[in-house]
Amino acid sequence: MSTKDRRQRERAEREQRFLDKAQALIQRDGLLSLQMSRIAEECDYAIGTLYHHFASKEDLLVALATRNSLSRVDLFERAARWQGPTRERMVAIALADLMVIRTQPEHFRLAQFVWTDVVWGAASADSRQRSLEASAPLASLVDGIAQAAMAAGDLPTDLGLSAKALTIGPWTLTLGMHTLSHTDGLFEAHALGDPYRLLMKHLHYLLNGYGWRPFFDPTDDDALDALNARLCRDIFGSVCPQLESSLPTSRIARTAQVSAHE
Amino acid sequence: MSTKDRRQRERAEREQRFLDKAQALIQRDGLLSLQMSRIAEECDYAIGTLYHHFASKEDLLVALATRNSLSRVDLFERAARWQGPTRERMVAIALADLMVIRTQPEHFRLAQFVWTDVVWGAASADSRQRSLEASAPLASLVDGIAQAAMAAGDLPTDLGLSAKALTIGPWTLTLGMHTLSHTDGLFEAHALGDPYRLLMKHLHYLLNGYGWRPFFDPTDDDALDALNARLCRDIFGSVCPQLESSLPTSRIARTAQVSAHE
DNA sequence: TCATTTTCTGAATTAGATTCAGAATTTGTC
DNA sequence: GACAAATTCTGAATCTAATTCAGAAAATGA
Repeated sequence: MSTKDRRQRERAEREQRFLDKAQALIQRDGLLSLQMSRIAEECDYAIGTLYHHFASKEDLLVALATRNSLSRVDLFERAARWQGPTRERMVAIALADLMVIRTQPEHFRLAQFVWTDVVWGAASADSRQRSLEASAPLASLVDGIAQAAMAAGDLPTDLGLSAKALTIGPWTLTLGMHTLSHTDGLFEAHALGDPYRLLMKHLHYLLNGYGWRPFFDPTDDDALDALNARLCRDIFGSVCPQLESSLPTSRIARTAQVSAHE
Repeated sequence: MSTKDRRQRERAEREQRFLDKAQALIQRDGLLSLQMSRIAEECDYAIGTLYHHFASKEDLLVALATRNSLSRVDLFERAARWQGPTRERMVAIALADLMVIRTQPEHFRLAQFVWTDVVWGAASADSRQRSLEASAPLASLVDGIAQAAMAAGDLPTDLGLSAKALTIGPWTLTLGMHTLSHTDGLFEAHALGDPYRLLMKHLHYLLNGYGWRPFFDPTDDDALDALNARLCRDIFGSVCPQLESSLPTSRIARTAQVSAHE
């Protein structure tokens, strides 16, 4: 059966190459202009071959988003396994998320698009299933932190929320902030400063609300920066993603600039 | 100039009719299968005429989402103007949002889709601008509640957050929960119960975290239900949207059932 | 070597958004 | 009311891209 194995492996490798190329094309030209034919062409395969791997464009996008979310497992694991206060581990998860967003904003844009009724509903049940399953490891890492916190007495156990239900809070907060901050123009229009500095503050207030010890006072910007910097250094061995007080040039604005140069 | 006025009015009316029809078609067949030609046809106009109103399909969708958000102003105003504790007014805003979602889930699906990079980026700068401006009245109603709370001493003024920055918190929490709950399969897969009951709990923990008085203990489900019921009755004169503990059949599951019957 | 099965191919089909040259209507002027 | 200019409407034609599928090519196996 080794021949069969080899073919299977080659097929899987090709699938990854398709996804790699799709990723690259999205990065280069944006999600909007992604074409199935282009992906196939640039991989030197016929379109039909691409369609043997992905039943539709939506399926390909879901598969790509799924793979992207897996790429986060490593960072999340470091945060979850770190031997520090449970609350700081939870904050580190948010920081990990933030690092990914800062380095690869397309990941979020794609995820957002994929979770849309239109795309999610058009994808095959299989892809959807696989995608949901892929989120399980990430979710259980985060849930584990909440469980540890409850076990350690850092977090009340009588909140009326299971560990899983509790982590939905930070998750939705983060997700919502990503969404708002990627809606070009909104933060600029309201002069709200860096969305992710804001996110970290709200996250601390939320954790305080749960009674997750030790309490942290997010009033002090410098203390917040110091905490983030320490966690990034100790856990990820990297510099903290900058939380500017002024928002960097938005993507659409940048795109417009690029177009203007052409 | 009355002739010119009349034409202007007629044009505006026609635009509304186009949007009405688009809305109806989305409601009936889903966003996925919305066709420009169908909208025009069902309004007894040529496609070209439709394109005199909306430069592209994306533009039409943004316009529709914008109009939808305006339809919420009435409910938000009732919540904001209600003469009750500031904290309850803020909770009522979330309930208003929830009522809209429960009665017209398509509104959220559309908004989610529109805020997507792909659609938002493809819409004209004009539409985007108009859409952002439309959110201003809603935002300032909510901000007003936070300001009132600070003025009344219900909410600390030294949180390091302006009223506007503070309301972003509940907003993102709500938005994120909507997104998660509309990603079919997720809540079912994790057995988390009703997403909106969960939302209300997390919202209370967040408000507690800000120190927004009077504190509320979301542990007690019955108390939570009672609060919601009272607010809905007193402010909106309506029954509270049910917060089931078990999730109602998801949309995709329902769609599948419908298909199965055909 | 040859029949069978599996995989690959890309021209052809299809779906739908968008355009635009002309038709129809309105406005303004005498 | 008649006519020319300006405005608005029309929908067949165009265009873009996703998707299909009949046949070509390659792999398998006897």
